[in-house]
Amino acid sequence: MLDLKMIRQNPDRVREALAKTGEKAPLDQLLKWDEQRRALLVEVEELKAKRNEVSAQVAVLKREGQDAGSLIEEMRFVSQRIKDLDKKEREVQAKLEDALLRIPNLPHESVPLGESEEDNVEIRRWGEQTAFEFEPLPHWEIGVNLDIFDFERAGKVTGSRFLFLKREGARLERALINFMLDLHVEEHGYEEIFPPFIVNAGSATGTGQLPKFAVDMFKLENLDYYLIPTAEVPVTNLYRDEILNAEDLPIYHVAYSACFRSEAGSAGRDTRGLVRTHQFNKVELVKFVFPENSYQELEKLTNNAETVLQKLGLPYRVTQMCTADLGFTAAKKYDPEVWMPSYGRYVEISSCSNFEDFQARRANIRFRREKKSKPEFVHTLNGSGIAIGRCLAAIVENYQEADGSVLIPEALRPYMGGLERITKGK
RNA sequence: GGAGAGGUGACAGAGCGGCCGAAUGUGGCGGUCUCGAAAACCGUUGGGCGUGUAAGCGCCCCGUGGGUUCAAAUCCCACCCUCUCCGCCA
Repeated sequence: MLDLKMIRQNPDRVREALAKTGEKAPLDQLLKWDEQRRALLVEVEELKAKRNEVSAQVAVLKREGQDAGSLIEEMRFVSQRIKDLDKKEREVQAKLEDALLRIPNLPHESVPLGESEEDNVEIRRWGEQTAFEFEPLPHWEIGVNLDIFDFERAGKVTGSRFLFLKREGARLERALINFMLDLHVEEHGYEEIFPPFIVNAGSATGTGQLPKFAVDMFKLENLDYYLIPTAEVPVTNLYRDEILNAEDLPIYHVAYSACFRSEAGSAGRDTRGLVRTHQFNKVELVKFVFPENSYQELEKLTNNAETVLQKLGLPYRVTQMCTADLGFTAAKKYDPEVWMPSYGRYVEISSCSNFEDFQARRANIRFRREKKSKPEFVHTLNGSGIAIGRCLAAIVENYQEADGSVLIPEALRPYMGGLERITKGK
């Protein structure tokens, strides 16, 4: 959420910045409501001041046993007027609030201008695109051949875009989760969190899923609860409506969670394999930092995600999102993309964003610099560190051998009981 | 799911429908004392919104949302959450 006062004072600057994102927002309407609301406030508050004053007089008169009938009579009228104005103010306030919650974040000045994802900028590459001396197979074929993925039965048991992992596949998934958690905790200084996988509407609003993107989430029937699309939601909302101490900052959290996405609107895309599923696992990095450090923290966060890929020996590149591809909440975003042989291109496997105070304002997460200073909003960041499902797919594809077996990256072997290779079982 | 108790400021804990944004204690901050510290003593100590160049002024906030009343932390209604007991249960 943007700062309403800031919008009020720099409407043109906001308009200009929003134009770069390609998003259109009803700024004029919003400013009109804002003005309306403030006019109502001035009027109603004056009346309330009057009421408070007279009520005090009534109290004095009654205490002294005198008659206050005429004052009470007069106030009866004023009170009704206050009630009407209050109601009107609440209505305008609600519209204002809703409009404000639907305006996207503004891009940071360092974000390249662009009109679509075509204009994203490659920042760096690591590793060589894997070369094969045989015809490589896509992961869904390798996995089915090895009997470590089962899509068909998942279709029966649940539906499309779900899968069973079996045997070494299941264990590899688990190994990846543990490997990543250990790495970020032990080497990157994150504190581990195991969050709820279901959140309420307040939390979903805090991180920006609601009100605009409700259809992307699974909602529990008859409840104001949602399956989380990412651990970002519960972990960021950990400190909702809190004022943190300066000495507690920066806070780094790492959390494993399952993620659930309706994938509304992506019918027909990535229908095979485990690139796009309704449920996947992810290890997520979340930071709460001083505003003045957030861009430096974003670089570190991105590097932390990249380290995972490096340790797994997976070729990747990092792209920076242009103004048109930042999404709703980010001010700046890098996407590490892994080399996926079956796609013949790099595929997004992480997404590292600085939200500045956009989420903090929604979720009301603040901090105090000094014991006596005014609370300020923290800056929040997060990034996948990294998506497990896509990572498993990338490993299977990049580490496949001519005989159909899959080599296990060395970093994972301790988590696989020393196993070096997945071969077809009995 | 059934029965009961309760939600007040950083924490503990008072609070008759009017003088309560809220006693008191602890903690925090500032100071006196001290070579320094502790103790003691004195002072101070929430958030939001609006208005104003500013100092300031005003409004709102006692789980949340409504209602009654000239006036509500105090009365009424609904919801949420916590705790205890019973039942069920990984």
